Amino acid sequence: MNTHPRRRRPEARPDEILDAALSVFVEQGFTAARVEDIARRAGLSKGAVYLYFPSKEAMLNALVEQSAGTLAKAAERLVAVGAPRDPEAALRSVVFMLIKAMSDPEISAAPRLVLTEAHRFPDIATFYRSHVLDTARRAIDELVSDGVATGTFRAVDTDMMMRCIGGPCLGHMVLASVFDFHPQALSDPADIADALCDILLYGLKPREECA
Amino acid sequence: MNTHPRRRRPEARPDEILDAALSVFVEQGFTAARVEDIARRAGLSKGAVYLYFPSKEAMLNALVEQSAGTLAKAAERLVAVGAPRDPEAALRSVVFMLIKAMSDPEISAAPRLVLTEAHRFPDIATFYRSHVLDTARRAIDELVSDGVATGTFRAVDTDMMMRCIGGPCLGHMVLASVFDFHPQALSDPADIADALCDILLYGLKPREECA
DNA sequence: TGAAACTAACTGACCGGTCAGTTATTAATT
DNA sequence: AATTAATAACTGACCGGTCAGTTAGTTTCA
Repeated sequence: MNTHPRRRRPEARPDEILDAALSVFVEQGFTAARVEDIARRAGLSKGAVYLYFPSKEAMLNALVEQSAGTLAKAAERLVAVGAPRDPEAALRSVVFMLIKAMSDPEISAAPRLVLTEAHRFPDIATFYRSHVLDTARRAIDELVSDGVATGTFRAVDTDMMMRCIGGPCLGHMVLASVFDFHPQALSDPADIADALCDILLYGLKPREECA
Repeated sequence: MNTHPRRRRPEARPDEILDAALSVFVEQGFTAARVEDIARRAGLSKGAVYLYFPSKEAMLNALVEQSAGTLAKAAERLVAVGAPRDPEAALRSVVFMLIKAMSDPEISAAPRLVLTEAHRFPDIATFYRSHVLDTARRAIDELVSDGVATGTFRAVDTDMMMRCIGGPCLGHMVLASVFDFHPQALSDPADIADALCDILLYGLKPREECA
């Protein structure tokens, strides 16, 4: 996939291979994915990928380690920056960021891969739990406690919050990428995020009796 | 796996094989699952399972068709029975039912399998969309409109509701069965469902300014 | 020229699916 | 009731294709 296919670029190879591996893994699943296909998509022969990775599984691990945590860390940063002053805005920015990420097949590819394969690879599950889930949990913890401190939120359980924020985003990803379900009205991530935060913040109950 | 192993029970075989297939598929993933393992777990030889199913993929399809829709139909029934009188109670019963189901590895096995494999088998995705998602969507549609009619809920978008109710349940399932994440405090499905409904109904905002 | 990068041909294990043959059960016959 | 015939259920060895990983040889470039 280069203008000069025979040109040597060993420094760039590992990432090129991982890019190709991610897309093939996501399309076929790890077991059904063929190393030959990964190689061809990266513009190499099969043998060449074994110059950079000792095994197919090593690619999977490298892939997960490389991509894991970027979303959670982004959320953590958004919270750290915004929550102390304006927890509601911080919540909205986090949800928007997540929904946007889950709407983008390229960005959600790695999380999707983890979702489908982690169960069979305990190392990946453990890695994800300590690098992603823990980070997310900390971010939510801070978000909630800042919100409670400023009187923006009432006190709610952190693990419950994780399910309430992460769940709908996960659901959105699954609906979109597994079932190809894209409701006509809500195609703009910003609208989805807004509607989601609206329910999250104000609940389903009517608020007419309030000011 | 019977007291009298050599006893003929052909009527029961297909279900026995499907039970075994489900557990092996969930453990290994469809591609990595070996028909030999399914057969042994069902107490047969590999050849025998081909007397009942023409292929490995046929087992997967039968499995999905057999199990799909039971949860969604249960939710639909709960709504139909409860929502016209007491939409809030109906919501709570649906959420409780779902959380309980997702907490039970045996019940959530089939949905988990669909979650991980549907992407590679378009027929399964289509089947699930028309038999499960549509049913769920109808149920939520009725729940919301009943709630709005009785003044229990404010008007919210159906697809958004689907993500708000289904998302956290899906998230709960993923946390539990993919990442083996079981927070100490919230181990009782009833508590989780209650806390979830609490946020769903009343939102994160404090309600002190109200009666 | 020599080393690094790469290719293509190859190997061997694995597994879905088949099938000739075996065993359990039932039916027919005496 | 005992013997035989017929059939349904099942087994396990086998075949053919696939694919992760290897290697011998080729190309690229300093």
